[in-house]
Amino acid sequence: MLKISKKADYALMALQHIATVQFGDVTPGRVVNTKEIAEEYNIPLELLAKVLQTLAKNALIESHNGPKGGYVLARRAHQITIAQILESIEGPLGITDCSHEKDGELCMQRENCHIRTPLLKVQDSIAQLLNSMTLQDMMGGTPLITIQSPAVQGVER
Amino acid sequence: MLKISKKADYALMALQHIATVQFGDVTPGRVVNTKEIAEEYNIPLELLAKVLQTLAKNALIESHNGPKGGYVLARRAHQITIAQILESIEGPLGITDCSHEKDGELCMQRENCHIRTPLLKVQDSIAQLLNSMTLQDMMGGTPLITIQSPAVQGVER
DNA sequence: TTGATCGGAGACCATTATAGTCTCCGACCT
DNA sequence: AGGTCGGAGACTATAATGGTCTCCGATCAA
Repeated sequence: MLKISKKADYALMALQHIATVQFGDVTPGRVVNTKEIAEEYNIPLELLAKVLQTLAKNALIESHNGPKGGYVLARRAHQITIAQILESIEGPLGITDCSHEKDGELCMQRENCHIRTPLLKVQDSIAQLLNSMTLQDMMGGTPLITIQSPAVQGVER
Repeated sequence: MLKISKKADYALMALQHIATVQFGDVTPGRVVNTKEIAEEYNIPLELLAKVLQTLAKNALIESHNGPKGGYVLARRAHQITIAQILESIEGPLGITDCSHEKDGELCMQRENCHIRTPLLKVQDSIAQLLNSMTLQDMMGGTPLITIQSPAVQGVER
């Protein structure tokens, strides 16, 4: 449950790779092409290509055409959040169908629904979590973050 | 992205309803049948039936056959977490495919994968969030919980 | 200036998950 | 005994996912 798609997975790997190459010590500033990433991580080339294209459309990376072309981060690693990456690929975060309901379109359950508000709280919490983590936190190859257990407040138990 | 299924949605609504009936002030202890819930929330009867059956199999509710039969919570509302409900319907929480990878089966990306560990951290955080909320928190019809933004520690920024 | 190398874009397809339906059975209360 | 309940399985339609194929345009370098 709550699984993210392969495409999103690939996006994270690719961006992590680009970030590491670009801001690492070995070949800083180097442009990375699709093939390199696909081979490094065993990702189907053409699928990865589409993923990178949408990331470019969403202004997370910049593309350079022609030989010696490829991709470069559009911003610095700490300015790209995990939420931005995932939403680029999978669309806006939405725990429930009614998360982004416009005023006109009510779901069939809405009139009586008692779970919408608490679920939106959960969603907010997840959004904050994903927004608090950046590409930077995924660089270095080693696990970097430790996240506190979200506290529950204001509930009478 | 990260949407939960309709079935899981229905499960939450149904359990919220049963809990409210059972521990509310109007008709405490009353058994609730599938039809009542389906009509109240505009849920397809037979789909809801299957949802409730799996919830019963997972020992979240108890079923009573025959006329005047129906379902009752198997435990008190504060002892049933949102995580338990969702996992009953959608299976174990797993942000990535490799979340529950057994020792034998490595994913194609594993040898070089730098995102697994941080993603597992995210997953843990979500798990804690969903485990910290119970059915009790969804009773009463009004939004009850407020969740702190998860802090990120141990990261050099 | 031409060709190899890159990304951009679209159609296309197979597989799986989802949401929902239908049918039959067995338990149970009155 | 009959109507009301849950239990269980097969079944279906639709959509999302993961992946492939093809063609195009930009660009650099020989």
